[in-house]
Amino acid sequence: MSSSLPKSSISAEWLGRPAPVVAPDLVGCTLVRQFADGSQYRGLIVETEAYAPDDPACHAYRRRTARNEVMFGPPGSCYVYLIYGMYHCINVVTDADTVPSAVLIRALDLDRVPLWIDEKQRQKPRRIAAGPGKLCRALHIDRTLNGIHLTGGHPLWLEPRSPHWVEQFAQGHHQLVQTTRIGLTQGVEIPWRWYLADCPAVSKKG
DNA sequence: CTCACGATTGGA
DNA sequence: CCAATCGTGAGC
Repeated sequence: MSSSLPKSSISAEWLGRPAPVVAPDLVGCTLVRQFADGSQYRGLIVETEAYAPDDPACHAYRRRTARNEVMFGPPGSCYVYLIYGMYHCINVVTDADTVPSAVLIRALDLDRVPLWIDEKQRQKPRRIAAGPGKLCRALHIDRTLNGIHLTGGHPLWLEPRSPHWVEQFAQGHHQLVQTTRIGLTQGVEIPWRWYLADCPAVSKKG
């Protein structure tokens, strides 16, 4: 008889590498959201983007400010910001403490449809978390979660690739594509976006 | 202190 | 193509 141990979170040490190194490794990992009633929603990370120091597209490129403060913190911290006055974006802080860098989670493949998702969006369940703004809306992620650690002990955390996923990946069932980042005006040519080819939950192709 | 704009999205 | 919607931060 086997008892199930609690699944381990991704460690701060693993995340303490440069963002462009962590970003592709985070694809295939899982973001877990837990609510006060104990319910959980799990999303397979299928698309990421890296932002690093000396990167003109990075929010911390110019200087340390109230908004980007968390990016200067320890790896594993959660950086959430508001974009266009109506959407939130979630980042995983990476690299050594004081080195401002992070990985933007751009799309998730959810294990189930959240209760509050409207009928319109239910018609395309794989698209519910296809995009950085959409996934935060789907999992009720906002700035109240800014600064928490994603390494365990909070209502939002990261879990490593499952042995099954790793095996499938090794057998070539998943193709990880590297391209340029989306929606930027600076650093447009830097190829720091990664996504799973042929995954319906990826925000955009190309 | 002001004000143009953004790591987006959905609809015209 | 364009509007929604507001916190941020660069510049005066």
